[in-house]
Amino acid sequence: MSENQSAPAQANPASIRFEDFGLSPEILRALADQGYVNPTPIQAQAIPVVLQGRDVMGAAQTGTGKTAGFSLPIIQLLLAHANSSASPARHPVRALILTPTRELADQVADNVKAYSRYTPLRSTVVFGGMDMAPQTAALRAGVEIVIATPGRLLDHVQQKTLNLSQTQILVMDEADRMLDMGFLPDLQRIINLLPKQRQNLMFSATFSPEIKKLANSFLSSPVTIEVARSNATNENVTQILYKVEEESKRRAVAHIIRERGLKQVIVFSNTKIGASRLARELEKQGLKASAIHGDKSQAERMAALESFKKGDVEILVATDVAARGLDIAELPCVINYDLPYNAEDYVHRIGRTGRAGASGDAISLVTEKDAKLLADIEKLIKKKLVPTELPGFVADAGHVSEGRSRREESRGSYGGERRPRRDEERGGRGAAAPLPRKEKIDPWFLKPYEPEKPAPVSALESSSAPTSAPAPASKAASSGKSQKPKLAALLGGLPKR
DNA sequence: AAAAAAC
Repeated sequence: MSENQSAPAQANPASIRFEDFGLSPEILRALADQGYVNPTPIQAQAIPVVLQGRDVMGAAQTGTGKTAGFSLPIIQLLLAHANSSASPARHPVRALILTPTRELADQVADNVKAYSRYTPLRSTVVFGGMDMAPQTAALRAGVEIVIATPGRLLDHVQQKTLNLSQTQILVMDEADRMLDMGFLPDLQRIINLLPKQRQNLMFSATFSPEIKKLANSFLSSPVTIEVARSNATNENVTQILYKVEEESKRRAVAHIIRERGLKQVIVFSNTKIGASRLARELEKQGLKASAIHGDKSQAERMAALESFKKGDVEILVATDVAARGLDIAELPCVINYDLPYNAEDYVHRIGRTGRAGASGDAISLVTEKDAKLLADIEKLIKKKLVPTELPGFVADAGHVSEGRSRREESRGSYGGERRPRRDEERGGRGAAAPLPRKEKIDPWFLKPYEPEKPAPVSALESSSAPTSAPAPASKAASSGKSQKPKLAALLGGLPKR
C-alpha cells in the first residue's frame, strides 16, 4: 500500500512483476534463482525512479526490500551504460554504496553479488577491522561496485588503491545512523572525491530535520519515496513488555527463551560489557548464546553472526551494532534486555523481527528506572505500551540451589552486579507460581499515556492519509540535540549541488 | 549515558 505520492503512482505492487521494469535477463535470472517474482512496495517505487537516473530520498523500514530496491536498478544502469572507454582504468568504480556498520556493508555486498551474479559486473566490500591486503587485491583487480564503511574506504583512497573519480552513483544507506555516528565529515570527504555529475540515493529510516538538511545539501531535486510512516513500528511485530527487577533481568531472559522455546532470538543490551556478561550467563545456563559488539574482533563478530544465521548459536546477544538493517531470515523474536537510550533505536531493534511479511514478537524488559525511556518510546511510536507481569516467572533467584548462598551467586556468576536487596528476597525460591507481589505496583506503569500537545506533525511523519505533496516542512522544531549546531555548521559549509 | 567507525 503506497502511501506517498511523490513517486510515480503504482497499482497494487502484487500485480507488478520484476519483469515489468525492463531489467536485463541476467538480473531477472538472478531474481528467479531467489524465487522473487513481485517487487515489494519500495522496490516498485524505487526501481523505475532510479532507472530514470533521478536522485532519491528514500524512507523505508528495514525488511521492506530496500537493498534490492536500489541494487537492482543500479546494476541495470551499469549494464546499460557501458563503461566510458576513455577511462584509464579498465574497471573504474562506478557505483559506491556506503553503510554505517561493517556487518551491514557485508550483507549489502552479499545481496549485490547475488543480483549481479550473471552479469560481468564485479563488486567488493571494504570495511575496517580486517586485513587491508585482500581488499586491496580485489580493488586492484578491478570492480565496478564498491560497498563500504566510510573510514576504511577513505583509507583505501589514501593508499591509492581506490579511485572514485569515475563513480556515477552514490548510495547512502541508513543515512540517519551515519549522522548519529558522526560520519558527516567522512561523507563530505568522500563526496568531494566523486564527480560532480552523478546520481545520489539516500535512504534513511527517519526524517529528522538534520536528515532533510543533509538531503538538501547532497541530493539534486530528489524524488521522495516512502512506503511506511516514519517512526512507525511494523504491524507484524507484537510488542510485549514485562516489568522486572533489575536484578532479575538475566534470569528473566533465560526464562522467556525457555518458556517460548526460542531457537532464534536477538537480545539487545545497551552496553558491550552487558552483552558479553549476558551471553556468558546464558551459556552457563546451557543455552547456546554468543555476543556481538564493537569490542569484539571483526572476525569474532562475523563468526558470531554466521553461526547465529546457521543456527549453531540460538541467542545472539548484541549491542546496537546489530540494531539496524541486519536481515536475519525468519527471526521470530527479539528481546530488549535493556530499553535503548535512544527511542529510535527501539524501532530499529524490533524491526529485526517481523520482516518480509512474517510476524514477530518484540519483548522488552522494563524496570522502574526505565519510565523515562519508555515514555520517549511511546511518544515516538505514538502508541501506549503497557508492561505486565512475566507469566510464570519467580522474581527471586529461583534457579539457585539451596546450598548456594545468595552472596556466592552475586559474586560468582553475576560479576559486578549488586546483591539483591533484602526486600527482593521475600518471594520464595524455586516455586513455579508467580510471585504474589501485586501490592508493589509502580504508579507510572498505570499512568495513561498522553502525548504532549497535538504534536507538530510533518507530512512525512503523518501519512495515515495520503499526502499529495510534501507539506511546508514542519519547521525544524527538533529536540535541541547538542549535536545540532555542529551539524548545522558543517552542512552550512557544503556546496549546494 | 552508550554505541558505532581507519590505522
